[in-house]
Amino acid sequence: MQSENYPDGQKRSFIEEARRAQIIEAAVATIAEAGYPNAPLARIARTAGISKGVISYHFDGKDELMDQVVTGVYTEIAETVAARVMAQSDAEAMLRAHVRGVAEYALEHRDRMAALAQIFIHARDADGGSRFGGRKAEPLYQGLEAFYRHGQESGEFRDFDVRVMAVSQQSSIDAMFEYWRVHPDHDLLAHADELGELLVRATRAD
Amino acid sequence: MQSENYPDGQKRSFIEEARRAQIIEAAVATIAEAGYPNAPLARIARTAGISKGVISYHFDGKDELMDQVVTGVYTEIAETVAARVMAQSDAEAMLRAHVRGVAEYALEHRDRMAALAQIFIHARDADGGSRFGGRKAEPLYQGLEAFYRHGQESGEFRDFDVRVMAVSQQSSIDAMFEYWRVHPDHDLLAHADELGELLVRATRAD
Amino acid sequence: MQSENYPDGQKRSFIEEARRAQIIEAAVATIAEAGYPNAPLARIARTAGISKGVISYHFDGKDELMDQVVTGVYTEIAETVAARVMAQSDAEAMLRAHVRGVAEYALEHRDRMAALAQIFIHARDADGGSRFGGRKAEPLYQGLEAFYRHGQESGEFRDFDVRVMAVSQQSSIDAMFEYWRVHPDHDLLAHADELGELLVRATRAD
Amino acid sequence: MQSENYPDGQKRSFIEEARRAQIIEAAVATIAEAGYPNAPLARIARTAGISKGVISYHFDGKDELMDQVVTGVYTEIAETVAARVMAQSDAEAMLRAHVRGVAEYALEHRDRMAALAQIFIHARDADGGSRFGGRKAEPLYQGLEAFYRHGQESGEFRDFDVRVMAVSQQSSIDAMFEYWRVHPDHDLLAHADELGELLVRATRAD
DNA sequence: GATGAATGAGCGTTCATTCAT
DNA sequence: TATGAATGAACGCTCATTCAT
Repeated sequence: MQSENYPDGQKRSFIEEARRAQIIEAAVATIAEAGYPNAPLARIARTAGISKGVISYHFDGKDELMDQVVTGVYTEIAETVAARVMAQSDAEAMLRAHVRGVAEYALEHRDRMAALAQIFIHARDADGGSRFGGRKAEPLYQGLEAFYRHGQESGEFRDFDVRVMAVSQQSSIDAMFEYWRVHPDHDLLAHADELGELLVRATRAD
Repeated sequence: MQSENYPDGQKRSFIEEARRAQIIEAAVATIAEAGYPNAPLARIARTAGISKGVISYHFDGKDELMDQVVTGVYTEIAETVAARVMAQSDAEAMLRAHVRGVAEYALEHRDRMAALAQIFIHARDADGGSRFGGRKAEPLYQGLEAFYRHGQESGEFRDFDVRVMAVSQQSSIDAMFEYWRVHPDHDLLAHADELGELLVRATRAD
Repeated sequence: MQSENYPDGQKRSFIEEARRAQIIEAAVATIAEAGYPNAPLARIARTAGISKGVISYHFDGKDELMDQVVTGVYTEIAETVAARVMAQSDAEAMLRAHVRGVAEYALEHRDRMAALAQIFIHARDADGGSRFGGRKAEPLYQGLEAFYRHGQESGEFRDFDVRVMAVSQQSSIDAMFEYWRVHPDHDLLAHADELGELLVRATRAD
Repeated sequence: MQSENYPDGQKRSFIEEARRAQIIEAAVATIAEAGYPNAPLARIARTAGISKGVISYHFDGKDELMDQVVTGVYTEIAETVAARVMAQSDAEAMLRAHVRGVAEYALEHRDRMAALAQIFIHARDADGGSRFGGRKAEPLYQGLEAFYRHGQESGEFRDFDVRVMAVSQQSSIDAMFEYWRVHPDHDLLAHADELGELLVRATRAD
């Protein structure tokens, strides 16, 4: 993540970076609490205790702010989870570690996960199309597919359709968080482990 | 479905019922084509070839219209799929028949399925909360859970957590349709069969 | 002018046409009085005694409203002036009739002329470019040039550069109205006749 | 030009004067390139490579900055052109020299001329009125009128209305530059000579 | 029953100006 | 002197809803 630099590569000052971080946090908190459709810039600014124009000053627009939220949270998740997954020795353990890892991240960063999901669902481009969903999810699917293929080639996984599996796994993980958001007392880690078991059984070789 | 009656039980006239059906169809077509955020009442009215105000006349507001779309499509799916599922003799076959059945319905009613998914994701209550997601999905989950428990009691299914399974299955099916909406050339039936296989392996007894 | 029809050719109702005319008149009055930069939609609406949204309802946006003002006034001028010009028997008389005709129109429709000038100067496209000035004035120049060439071919006009003449004549006429707007007691018709004399002397054959 | 002094007569330091000149140059370059409406202070500051606030520090506001641009360019033009005009021996030659002289200045200082025109058209007072047009142009007209009257008294010019002539000549010159700004490949000097010919014929005694 | 004109709150964005450092 | 962060009003526009006809 190089969000500390301007698009042209110039560095941002420490203070500006702090303000941006503060605004991003306010956006996360507001969206997580109220949902994306109830998080206009005015409300995010109020959460941050600043004027509405400040956001436009530090970000190119709402779109860039959302991009930064997504990039930040996403990078954080990837870093957290990747380390755990790589520490495993076989594909099955990696699968379990992936689901579990994301869940553990979410437990510690509940708002970020909730905001991420909201933004994915609701943020749209100027032309009305989804900003992050749809075809934009392709890299995500391809990453999962590469993992599956590796397991298939090593003989640990059976010969399932990797795209169907990727779509199903990703949606099941997303649904886990959404369920948890609606039912805050839900045991997220138990859910994650159970989902890991489902995925392992769905994928492993006979 | 008792949408032929007013909330107070009084019956609607045949003509009024036809108008409501026409508007519902227009809503389905518009949302399926353009997505919920790009389907204001004005556009739905234009699709129906009627005035904008007539929607407000026949429905209590956009919310009630969306309710009716959801109820109608949902009932139709349930009726179609239930018959196919009940015709099966064992739990595994029922599972496959369920996924396959929904997919076949979707193939024949693509717009309705797409509209349903869009409304589920985007429709919100006046307070900003999701109108159909969250706790509103409880009956759906309970239906799936009853089925799982039956299979577990008969020894066909292993002893998994039924709530996690219900959430995962439902989200995987929803994701299948969303993927198909974005990639219209995707082979939906093949996806459904593959997903059925995943679910069977995830649930069956050792 | 076919502003009574929608772009797709469908006819507007009488009432809608009346409302559009009312809004156009309010725009003309507001812009003429306060200048384009001081004529936001809210103020135009206030002048018309209506809500701000009404304008967006009847026009596609401020741009279309300005287009309609320009088209309407422009057409009106052209019709008025063309008749007078065509009634002349020689090029010199046509030149005088043109300037005089525009001035007489302006005397009877002061606000429209003022609004037209303001819109020409200030209205811009989404990309920031002038909406009516610049290269958009080409048809205007070409019309004048055709007239000059005709006079040159008939031997009434000398062999001047038609483009320079067109630009100079048009700007002199515009400046006449601007001067009159700033000095309301200025004798517009005398100015027009004097300008006609200038143009005749500048163009006529030796 | 006495811009080296504060309004209260106190002198500016050399450094401050240099800063003001730098900002004025940046304003000229920005307005010439992008047009007045696309030249907010932030962009002018960026062009100058300085902070936005420094403009407000050195100038009382955007209005004063624009005043200084106009005054500076205007003075420069007057000095350049006056010398050439005065070198002529008769009124007709002076007329030609005036138009030609302004054009030659513009050729060498394209940006300044373009910025001047843009500011004249777009700059407004706090009350919305034009800042330089209208009655502010009076000294300009009076200068031209004095020249015309001199020619009339000497018998070189016919007995035209000097105010109409002044307005027409000035607008024709302005339009020449605006046309040249929009069509950069336009032959400005040829246009100037042609316009000089028009003016001579329009003014000379029979 | 049906119309479509009208409303008004809310949206993201721009920008000259202010001011603490 | 200089900075750049912050402000806040104003803008054009969207849209669910209301209501007189």
